[in-house]
Amino acid sequence: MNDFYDMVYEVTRQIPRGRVTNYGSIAKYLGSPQSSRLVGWAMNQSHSKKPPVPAHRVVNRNGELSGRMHFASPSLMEELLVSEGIRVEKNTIVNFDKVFWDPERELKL
DNA sequence: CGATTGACACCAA
DNA sequence: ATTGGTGCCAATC
Repeated sequence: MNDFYDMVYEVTRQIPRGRVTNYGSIAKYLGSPQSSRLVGWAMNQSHSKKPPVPAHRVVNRNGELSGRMHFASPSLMEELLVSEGIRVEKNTIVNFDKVFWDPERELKL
């Protein structure tokens, strides 16, 4: 049923540790490249999902931790990312292109 | 049911 | 390079 949402959660869960992705890529991977906002909405509900979704591994296309304020603590997202080996500077992921994980390329469906 | 918002992305000025 | 406006889909008010 919740194809889109479920897929979003699934893809997000598949993100390897130390990697991140952006909403646009996920949306595109789902077949709706313009529905990047839906991914954000899905993430918004992610906290209510059974399997915890590592939403902290999902950032905007700019690599900014745009949704850090939606976490338990605003700094939690950064903490998690840093804890996974990702360098975060000013709420922005450093080496974003290096830690970037593209579902289209990695999952390949 | 209509209007607004939202963890975004892209194009134009 | 920065700022502003538009498009998309679903949910909430």
